[in-house]
Amino acid sequence: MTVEGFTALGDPTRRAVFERLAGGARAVGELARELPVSRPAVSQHLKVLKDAGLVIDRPAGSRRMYQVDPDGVGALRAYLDRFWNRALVAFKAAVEQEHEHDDEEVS
Amino acid sequence: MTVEGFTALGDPTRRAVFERLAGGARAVGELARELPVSRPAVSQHLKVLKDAGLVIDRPAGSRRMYQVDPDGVGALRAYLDRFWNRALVAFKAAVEQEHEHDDEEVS
DNA sequence: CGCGTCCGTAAGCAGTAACTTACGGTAAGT
DNA sequence: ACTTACCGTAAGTTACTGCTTACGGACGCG
Repeated sequence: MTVEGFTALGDPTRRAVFERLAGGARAVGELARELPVSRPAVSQHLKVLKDAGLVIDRPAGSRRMYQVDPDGVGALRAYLDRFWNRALVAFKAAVEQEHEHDDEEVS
Repeated sequence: MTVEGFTALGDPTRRAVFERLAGGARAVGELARELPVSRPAVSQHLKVLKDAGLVIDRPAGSRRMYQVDPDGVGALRAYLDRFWNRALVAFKAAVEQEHEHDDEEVS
């Protein structure tokens, strides 16, 4: 659920859509006009982003507004945080392991 | 450069490789044995992860060790942080905007 | 009610990305 | 030196994915 967000943000066009949503809520056609793809394409991308839990949509009259879901982004952030910490520990361990041989020059 | 990491982590198999690297340095064949794909496939995935700056490789005798690069993960983390903050601001603004109408029921 | 706008979905197509097998090259062990 | 283990790359196939055009439904306005 949470990790599928990476699959969603994997596509460049989808990231472009997502980034324009960071400023606030936008309509579908509004986004499509600023992008080099058709409106249906944007609609499909938004569906993927929605299924990944990264955006929320809400009807606004005849249009439909999309905005970033902070919770979804937070989930990805948490995922990376775990890896970042674990990687740091393993990294330091590897460095110290290497320094048991003494002769090393680091900045 | 930094954002291409999402494209790299977009593939499920590549995430599986990446996650096994979180615990520490591993060899290519070692990873391949734990995964449902061939060794060359793992090798190709590692190349993508390396180009994205997410892993570092180092020769160890006849083998080649790969490990997570904390800097690469940190870059993705920073990217998400920016969006998380911006999204939060926009989100709160949208909520307050909606509360100017008064008659709303929230938990 | 008719018309224009806004949107989602279906269908079809073309590009690409992930995987396999096959090969060559390096390092260690006997 | 021969053999074995480990790895990267090339070539080819298959499956997926991102895009477009076409269609149909919901909403608002005259």
